[in-house]
Amino acid sequence: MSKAVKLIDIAHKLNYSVVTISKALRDHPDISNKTRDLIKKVAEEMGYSPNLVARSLSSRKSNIIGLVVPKIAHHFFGQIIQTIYDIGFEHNYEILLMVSQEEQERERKHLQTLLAMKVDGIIISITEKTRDYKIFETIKERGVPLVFMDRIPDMERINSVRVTDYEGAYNGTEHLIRLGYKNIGHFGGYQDTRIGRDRYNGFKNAMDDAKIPINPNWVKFGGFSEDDGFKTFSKLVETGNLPDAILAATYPIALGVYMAAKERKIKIPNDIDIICFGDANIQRFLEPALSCIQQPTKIIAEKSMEILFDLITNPKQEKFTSEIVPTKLIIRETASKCNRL
Amino acid sequence: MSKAVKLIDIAHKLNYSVVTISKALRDHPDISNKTRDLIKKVAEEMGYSPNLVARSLSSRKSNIIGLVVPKIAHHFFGQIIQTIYDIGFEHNYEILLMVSQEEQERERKHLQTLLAMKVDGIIISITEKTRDYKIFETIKERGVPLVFMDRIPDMERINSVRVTDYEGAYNGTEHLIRLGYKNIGHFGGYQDTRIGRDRYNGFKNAMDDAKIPINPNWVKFGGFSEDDGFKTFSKLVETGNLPDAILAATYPIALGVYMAAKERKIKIPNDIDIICFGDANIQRFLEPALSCIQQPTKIIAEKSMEILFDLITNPKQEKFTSEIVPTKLIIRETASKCNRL
DNA sequence: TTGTATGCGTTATCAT
DNA sequence: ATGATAACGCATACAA
Repeated sequence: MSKAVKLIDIAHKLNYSVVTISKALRDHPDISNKTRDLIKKVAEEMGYSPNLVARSLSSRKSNIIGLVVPKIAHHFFGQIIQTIYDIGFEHNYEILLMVSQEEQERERKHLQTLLAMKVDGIIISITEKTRDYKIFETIKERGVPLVFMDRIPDMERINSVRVTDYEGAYNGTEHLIRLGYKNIGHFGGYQDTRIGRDRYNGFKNAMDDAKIPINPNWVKFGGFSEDDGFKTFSKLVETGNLPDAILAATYPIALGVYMAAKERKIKIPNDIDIICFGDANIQRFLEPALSCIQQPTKIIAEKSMEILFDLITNPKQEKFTSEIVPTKLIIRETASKCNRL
Repeated sequence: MSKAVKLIDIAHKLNYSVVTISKALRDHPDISNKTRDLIKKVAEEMGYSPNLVARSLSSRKSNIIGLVVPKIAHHFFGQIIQTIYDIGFEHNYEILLMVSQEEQERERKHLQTLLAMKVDGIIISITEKTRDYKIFETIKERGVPLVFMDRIPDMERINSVRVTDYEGAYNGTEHLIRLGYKNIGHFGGYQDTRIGRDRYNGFKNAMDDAKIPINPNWVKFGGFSEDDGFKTFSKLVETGNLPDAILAATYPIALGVYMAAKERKIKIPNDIDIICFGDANIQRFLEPALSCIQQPTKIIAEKSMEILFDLITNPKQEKFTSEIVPTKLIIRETASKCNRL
């Protein structure tokens, strides 16, 4: 069991002070090239690696970015996490990932921990149930850079990156209408969340603009999970009155509908058609291949990191950035022709 | 921009020493109940939360577990990560996730960083290309608890959790043979990795035991990704000589085969049949539903954490634990009947 | 160019 | 039961 090499060990060996060693290893201009090279060489030989905990405490900089997401084993967040990790790695930042599991209290604890760990910045996609924004105010007061991603709270003066939720839903609905559908339902998010409202409003306005009445029995608000989609659709089946097509607010919801439909021998897209937000790549191998309103995960992640790095680099600025990334309609086997014509 | 409350702030307010505050907040028996309650109350009111960086440095305990995986946007690892996060959360441990992207050098850097961050323990699933085990020896020497998971190096005296790779491959192959297949191929991992060898040997011995000769043109060793599966299958198609069924070493490989097959209008399972390691849940919605040798992700994650916690709690023990978790054959639409009968 | 003194916020040790 | 002092390993400001 060998101990870790410290600055002082190198200092003793070379008869330099700890400070000189510290500076040399960090390429501080104070130190001459010759001394620096010697010190680096010896440090390498001795297997030195800095104690990042001590460095954090002393420098008040952790080189850690906190990332809070509601779920991880979902394609959308998986992709985003992957990209953020890669960008972090390129910039010598560690990513501290926290998974809130769609629970507000857990999210709050995670944020508290990130503050206590003195991370340099935070990127968060809030849970579908987050209503209390006090913790976000605390973070702002502490001066910790904060960027909201995709799931944005109803707050002023924040940094955020999201997609064109309204337009995406509008376009998706309009597409269904153009195919010839009139009996269209929407499985959406809670209406006291921004994303839930934006997507519903896109749906609603597309219907209104086409002068098609909305049947409230076919509009359901709730969670974003597979389970939610499964239950919502199952209940709808039991009413005996199904729409001809559904606009689902997330890919997991659509998957839940697939599951429930398979169980009840309801054929997609013949008995009921569907399109959803989010592209999982694998969707083209589903039976039938699931069409979607694609959200560009890579761009979302990149923009978020870009904004965050800017905030970290220039801390005192009083500006707030709000990026909105366009969505794209991807048509596969569902929502490709009207099953009622 | 408000500053964080420190121990000394509470100390000043209550006319106690910093030490007393510190002890009280950690329920140290030195402090009387009355004092403790008072201090806790005031700390709460003042919004105190400990600086975990300082605590780590002082106590030489970080309450952080490092987790290194080759990929994240894959179902198998996604599930495992999720479970490990949940268990960590329950035990008041943070999980520091690192993604090696199947690159040995990146993996080494990540491990170095985890050491530098003074994590309390490490769980790792090594890359498909990891051949140099020096860094693992370093970790052992440092006395940092280390558990290998699923992807295990060829080393003695390590803690590990893996599945019955050999038996799983044997059973899967045997199943194909029982269906009536004779022309069976294997898309496997590199043969200088343990998991690659174990799965190939399972395949080989099943074939040998059934006295079916192996056609070496149908046995391909390489990476575990979708891309690998896609390329391997595409090349095989070009030889004009396909097997009747394939045992794929991973789910992504099988997915790659699906993609290549779709592109070339080759029908699964009629033209070629397939079964793979790993169950992605969504596999039953693929066309055709993909059968598999299921690896119980939750159990793997749980056992790994269990072993790690034991190592953290009892540091000095010189024993090594090696858990082997059974796999299970899940038959869906592929590998359900012989396409050559 | 190099070194000294001090501090980061907490915990451990040992007195009182 | 409570507190003074040192230590954790490093970085910053300032001195030489």
